[in-house]
This record gives sequence, structure tokens and C-alpha cells, in this order.
Amino acid sequence: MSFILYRNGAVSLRNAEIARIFYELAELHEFRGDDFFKIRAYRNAAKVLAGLNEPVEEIKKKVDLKKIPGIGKNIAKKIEEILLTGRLQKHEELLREVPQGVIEIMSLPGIGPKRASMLLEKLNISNPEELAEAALAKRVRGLPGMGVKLEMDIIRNVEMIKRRSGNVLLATARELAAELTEYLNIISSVTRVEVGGSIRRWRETVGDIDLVVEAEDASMVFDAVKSHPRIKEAAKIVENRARFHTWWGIDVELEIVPEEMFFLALHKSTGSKKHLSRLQEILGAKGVDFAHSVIERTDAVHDEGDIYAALGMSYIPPEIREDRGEIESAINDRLPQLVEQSDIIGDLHIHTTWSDGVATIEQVVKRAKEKGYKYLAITDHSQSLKIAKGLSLEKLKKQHREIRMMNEKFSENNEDFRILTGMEVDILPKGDLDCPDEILEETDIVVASVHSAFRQDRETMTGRIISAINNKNVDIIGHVTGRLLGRRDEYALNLERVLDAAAACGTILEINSSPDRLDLNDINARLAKDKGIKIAVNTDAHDLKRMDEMPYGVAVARRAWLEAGDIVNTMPLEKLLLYLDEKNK
DNA sequence: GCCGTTTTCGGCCCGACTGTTTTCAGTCG
Repeated sequence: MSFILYRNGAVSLRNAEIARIFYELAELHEFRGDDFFKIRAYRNAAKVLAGLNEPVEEIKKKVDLKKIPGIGKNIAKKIEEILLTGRLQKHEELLREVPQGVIEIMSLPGIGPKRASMLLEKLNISNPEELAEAALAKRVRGLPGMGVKLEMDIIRNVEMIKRRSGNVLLATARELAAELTEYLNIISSVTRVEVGGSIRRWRETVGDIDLVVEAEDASMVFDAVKSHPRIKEAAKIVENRARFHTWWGIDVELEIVPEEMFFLALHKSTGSKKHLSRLQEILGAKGVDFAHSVIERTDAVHDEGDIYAALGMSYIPPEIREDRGEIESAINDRLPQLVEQSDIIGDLHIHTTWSDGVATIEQVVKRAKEKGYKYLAITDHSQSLKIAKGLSLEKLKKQHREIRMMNEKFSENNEDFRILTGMEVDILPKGDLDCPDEILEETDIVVASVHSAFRQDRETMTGRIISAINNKNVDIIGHVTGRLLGRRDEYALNLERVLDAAAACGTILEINSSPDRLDLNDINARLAKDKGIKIAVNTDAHDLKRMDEMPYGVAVARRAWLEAGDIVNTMPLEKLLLYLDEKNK
């Protein structure tokens, strides 16, 4: 039997891991106050690497890495070193020089390299905990340029980091879970593997990876897992259960079960705890013991549907097992027909090389067609977002002309595909838009988003977004609450009023599929649906790979109980354009 | 660091906001 995938101890790093080394390299150089352009080059290379469609190792076999835009002689050499040795000497050198915790300090809002290095130098602070302590002891305010407000921010933001600790983004967990699943599947005694727990429910962040494995010999499976390169050590092994620490900082929990118990175990693993206990409670009230009544018929359980059927209710998809009314609905056979990935036939928020994306219009269109989409909106940034190479009005017009020409070609060739002209227009601090109305008017899809002045007070921010909603040329509000999971809380906002305004104007709200945004979240998206607001599930992709993140947005939609009819990019093009037309009157 | 050439070095990076000031440095997107 061969379950060792990786020979000679050489672990092939994934693009994301290589990218992470360059991101860190950039931060280390930044702390040292090194050349801005070098730092930017590293960051850019990291972004490019993370966005590649194919493992860089495979690409290297075919072409010179220097051919990839953003990768030059030096970075190519560094990549080769990483591929060969799994490490980068320069990176490790700097890590020895700069305390690890200092990098974490720099990730706190309001603290950059200058302040981090002053804190280290003057107060000998080298990690977030020490910094929070110093802030509590009112020692930070003694330093030049730092005051009471910053101390309060520090205390709050270190708290935010702590809350995050132990949790990773769903996308990270899914990636590792998929790799382990694939690995387990080649072990001969394993007949079935499923990912359970909060990953299966598509929660936005998860604490650990739960795997349910159907196999005869638990110890054999555990031995194999121990030798997987992502596994650091076994934390606990008791009978048919084991917990492992991984190098990625997230734990893996394995449960080995015989065939007849597989779906019961998967169901239990999937949870949520609230869902399971509510199930117990409701059935208990009817005098049915949930566990007992099902287990008596294990031979009749061939999937989870059988479990719910045995309990006298319709099947409840994992995403909505949160005790938010799904059990009552299932008993009355009134569950929604949740939207599916296959219902999505377009993406209405995409960036290209025209602004800060790394793929051309041609490339994203090709990818969209491969995905079976019927349309795509190109929505590059507007002029004032300089850092993201926002388009001047001239360039925007030029882009729209080019898109129209491409569309003409599609119709000449009888191709059933359409590129929608679009833009992601900034909602400026005072609530006006970063583009004149006459241009917005002739643009197919206008996504309006906040990218600046995040710390306005609640009243101002609410008014700001509502005034964008009130502009009839705005079709979609992008990433409505502005949060970045684990990095930036949502801005102060009276969401209730924003939803009411969107409902009144017919303005579409976005579910942004980017795994670090997922914004609107499940709860807010469900509120929006209840008010009759239409939703667009968009990727906001800046490269080809991130166009694949649509399932994360769809999962949020499902967790929000949304059906295909609630989502505009399930509509055929004509219907979508009609909807926008009606709305804009 | 990369890139692009009028080929080997110069250009690439910008404006607003914030908290601290009292004229601005640092941070951010």
C-alpha cells in the first residue's frame, strides 16, 4: 500500500504558501524601513503567485518564470530556491532579526512600521499582548505622535485579534480539508471520507477540521495521517477518535466509523450543536427519542435524507442547520428551495488590468465562458481610488468602447455571451459618487462601494450609503458593511435604514464572495431578503483564480435561506437588463 | 524589487484622513 504522497521528505509548497513567504518578506522589509519599491515588488509578486491558476512548479516546467508579469530575475531565483528547499534563506534571516510579534503589531489598524519600531525601541514591546498591557498602563501616550485615542484603539484591536485566534478563514480550512480528504481516500482500508463540522455548514470562520472516515482499522488511518506533511503532531488519540495539530495552526479531528454508522456520525459531526439539541427538544416533546429512534434503523440509513425522513421531516441542507427556524419549516415541509451554484450564470463585479486586477478582459471572459456563465460585468475602480489605478473618465470611456466592440464580435459569431460595461464607483466621504451621472447612466452595471474614510460616525456613514442608494444610476451596493474578517470590523452603520432605503429604491445589495469579506453576511442577507431586496452574488475577483470563489458567496446566500429568485445573477440576461431598466425609472 | 527601453539606469507613489498637533508625521486603501 502506498499512502506516502510525498517522496524523500520533499514537500511541494502550494502557491498560497509561497505567496505567504513573499508577503512576510515585504512586511519584514517594511519594518526595517527598506526601499518602498522593493517592498511593493514583493507584495505584487505575492499577489500574482496567489492568483496563478496552476502550481508554480508546473508552470516552471513549461516556461521561464520571468515571463510572468511581476516576476523578475531576483524573485524568480527566490521562487526556485523555495521550490528546491521549501524555504527562503533571506526570509529566515530577517525572521531572526525582527521579533515575530512585531509583524503582528504592524497588522493592527493604526500601527505601521514607524510606530512598531518606536514601540520596540522605546518601550521594548515586541508582541500584541505586551502592547495591550502598555496601553492599559497608559504608557503608550508618552511617545511622540501617540495619544489616548490610539491607546483605546490598541486595546480594542488586540481584543479583535484574540477573538480571531484559533479560528481560520473558511477558505483556508477547506483547502487543507480537501487535501487531507484526498490523502485519506488513497488509504486502502478507507472506504469513505466526508468533511463535517462547521466547514460543511460553510461558516465564515472555523475552529477545526472535522473529518468523518469510514474505515475498518482506525490505528492504520491514524498512522497514515501522522506522516502527512501538513500534520505536526498527534494531540490525542482515543479509540476511534484522534486530534492532530497541523503546521497551518488549525487542528484536525478524525472520527473513524463503520459503514452502518457513517451518516449518523456525519450528521452529528455537522451539527450545529444548537440544531441538534433543538431537534432533540422538538422530538422529545412528541415523545420520540431522536438518537434511539434512528439508531434502531441504522440499516435503513443510506444518507442524511433518511435520518430526517425517519424523524418525519424534509431534508435540511447543512448550511441552514443553525436553529434559525429550519426544523419547524422542515416539519411543515416549507423549507426554501436554496439557490445552487449552478443557478449562477454571471458575475457582476470583476476587476481587470485596467485598474488593480491582474487579468485582462479577454482572460476573465474566457474564464467566465469556461464556467458556463452567460454574462459578466467588468467593474474597474473609479478615478479617485488612485492606489488601485482607478480609471480616469477618458480611460473608462475607452474601456467601454472596447467592450462594445468585443460584444459585436460575439454577436457576429452567434455567441451567447455578453460583457456588460460597468464600474465600481467610489462612494466619496460626503456621499456623492466619484463619477458624473451622465457616464453612470450609459454604464450597464454600476457597483457603488465605500473605500475611504471608514471611521466616520454611524449617522454620517449611514447617510453616505443611503445617498448612493438614492442615485438611480447605482445598481448594486458593493461589500455593504466593509468588514475584513479578522482584520477590520464593519464600519459604524445603521443597517436597518440602509436596507429600508435599498428596498424603497430597488437597489441590489451584494453578497461579496471573497472569503475574507463575505459581506453581506448570512444574517444580514436574510434580513435583506425579508425586506424584498434583490441580491447579487459577486466575486469581486482581481485575478482568474478568485473568480472561482463564487461558491463562498453562494454558501452565504444559502445560509441566508435565499432562493434563485432572490438573486439577480441567476436571471437570463434579458430579464436582468429589464429589471435594471425598471429600477432605474 | 520590476519594467522598459531612445539598453543599462531612471521611473515607479497618491491623496485623504487621523490624531496629534499648532504644522505635520504616520497610516491607509
